[in-house]
Amino acid sequence: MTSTLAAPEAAHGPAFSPLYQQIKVLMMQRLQLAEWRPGGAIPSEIELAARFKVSQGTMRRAIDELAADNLLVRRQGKGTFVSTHAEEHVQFRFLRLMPDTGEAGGMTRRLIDCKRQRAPADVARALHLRASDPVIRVRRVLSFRETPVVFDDIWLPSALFKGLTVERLAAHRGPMYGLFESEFGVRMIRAEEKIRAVAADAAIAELLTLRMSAPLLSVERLSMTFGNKPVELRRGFYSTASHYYRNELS
Amino acid sequence: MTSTLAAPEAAHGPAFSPLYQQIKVLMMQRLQLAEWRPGGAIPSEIELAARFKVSQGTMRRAIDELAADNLLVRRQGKGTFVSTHAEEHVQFRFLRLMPDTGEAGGMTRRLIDCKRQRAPADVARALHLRASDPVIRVRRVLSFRETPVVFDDIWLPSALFKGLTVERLAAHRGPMYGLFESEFGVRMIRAEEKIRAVAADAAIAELLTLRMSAPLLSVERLSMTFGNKPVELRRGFYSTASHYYRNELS
DNA sequence: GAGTGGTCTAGACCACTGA
DNA sequence: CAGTGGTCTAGACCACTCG
Repeated sequence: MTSTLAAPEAAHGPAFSPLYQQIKVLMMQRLQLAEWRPGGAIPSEIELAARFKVSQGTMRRAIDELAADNLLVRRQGKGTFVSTHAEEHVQFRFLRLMPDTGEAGGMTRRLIDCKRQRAPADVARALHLRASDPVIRVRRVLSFRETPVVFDDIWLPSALFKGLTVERLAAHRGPMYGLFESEFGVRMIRAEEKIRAVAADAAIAELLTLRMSAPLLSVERLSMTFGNKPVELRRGFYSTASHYYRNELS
Repeated sequence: MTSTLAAPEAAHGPAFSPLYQQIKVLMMQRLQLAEWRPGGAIPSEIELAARFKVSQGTMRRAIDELAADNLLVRRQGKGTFVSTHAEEHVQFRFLRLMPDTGEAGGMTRRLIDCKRQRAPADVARALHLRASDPVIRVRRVLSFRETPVVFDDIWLPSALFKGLTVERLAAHRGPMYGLFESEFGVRMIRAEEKIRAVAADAAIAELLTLRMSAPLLSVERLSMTFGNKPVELRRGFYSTASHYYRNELS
């Protein structure tokens, strides 16, 4: 097999692209088109290698990278599966808040509202929308053992989340990203967060039962789907009296 | 080559360990013993493969993982090198603070003091020392374009940093971790951070020219060297008026 | 036992660097 | 040009899961 499945050299520069990366792109397209459903198994390495007419080693490498990007999950002896946000434990991939003592789980949600409105300029910019395009705004509070800890102010492009209502949100069990995935076909692949310290305003102080101007962690998260397309802007305010945001550097 | 360079099955369980992982452990030992110096090249894949009596593919895999862990750096056509903190750009691997506008670089340091004292209980616990073991405490301020942004309160085990003085710190150019590496042979491999929002106390407010109780990001970093041994506790206080802590989720 | 992913090998060839 | 890391192949065998 020569290294020209696709011809990457366009206009300037040779821009050599290894076979396994070309395969990776093709696989990613199939994932985006939902040729295999989230949580389901993809064909075996051998079969995919035959399908793409490459060696098993090359196919393996493409799959390895997709697994490293959290798009696929390998399970020895069982197969390779499409990642899903439906599983409980996965939600802490994006929520990095840990209690000072005890385990991470066990957050309860309280929905405040879910409204349609026009995107403010800053939200539109972040989501690559035109100013005043329609968006859905969801607000909620997360509590840990009866104590409110997180206030989330979430902005979603209406075009992608038609039919999202407060009832549907309230009825859903499990992570919100699971709902987005199963009901709207929107899958969060990665996200960027900007973290600051701010003082609580009156509204947030009340929701989190804190005093006015208490220090809060402000976590602005922009979540992206395939092709690095931004599909959610989430402004979180975390009370860090008995929780902390955990990060690992290496 | 059979898969028994070392016998991993001790007491309980088979605990199969692939060859490339055994090689990785051996390489890590050599790195820790500074058989190759930081910034310097290690032998080529071919030579190392011969030395360890494995195939080039297996050797390659071991090196790949060490590179993924940031212990080695591969440079095509040139060789593989031991990672170093001496280079300017590397310092932003651990300092994740970004200005709202403009580039990341260009922080200036002001040393406040560097004192020997006995470890308080919490510091001793974090650094795996006995209470009241001797430690060195360094305090400093980082500024960005004349504006103070970060106050660092750094605790180091005296046993590892004998001879660290305010003069030596002041004389050194480049990242502090570069000094630790070249002068004391202490190399930071990874770190864990706990991030909170706090209110500035009087002392910190003055150092960062903020008003009392201004919200600050509290970043408690525990840095580890080989074998996950903690060797630095750093309490940072970041003013996030025109900077933010950047994080990437995937 | 059949089927999956995981490891290891040996060898060919390509891309990049620097003398 | 020689030497390095990077890609690709074909094939053997091992470890894990499940019926």
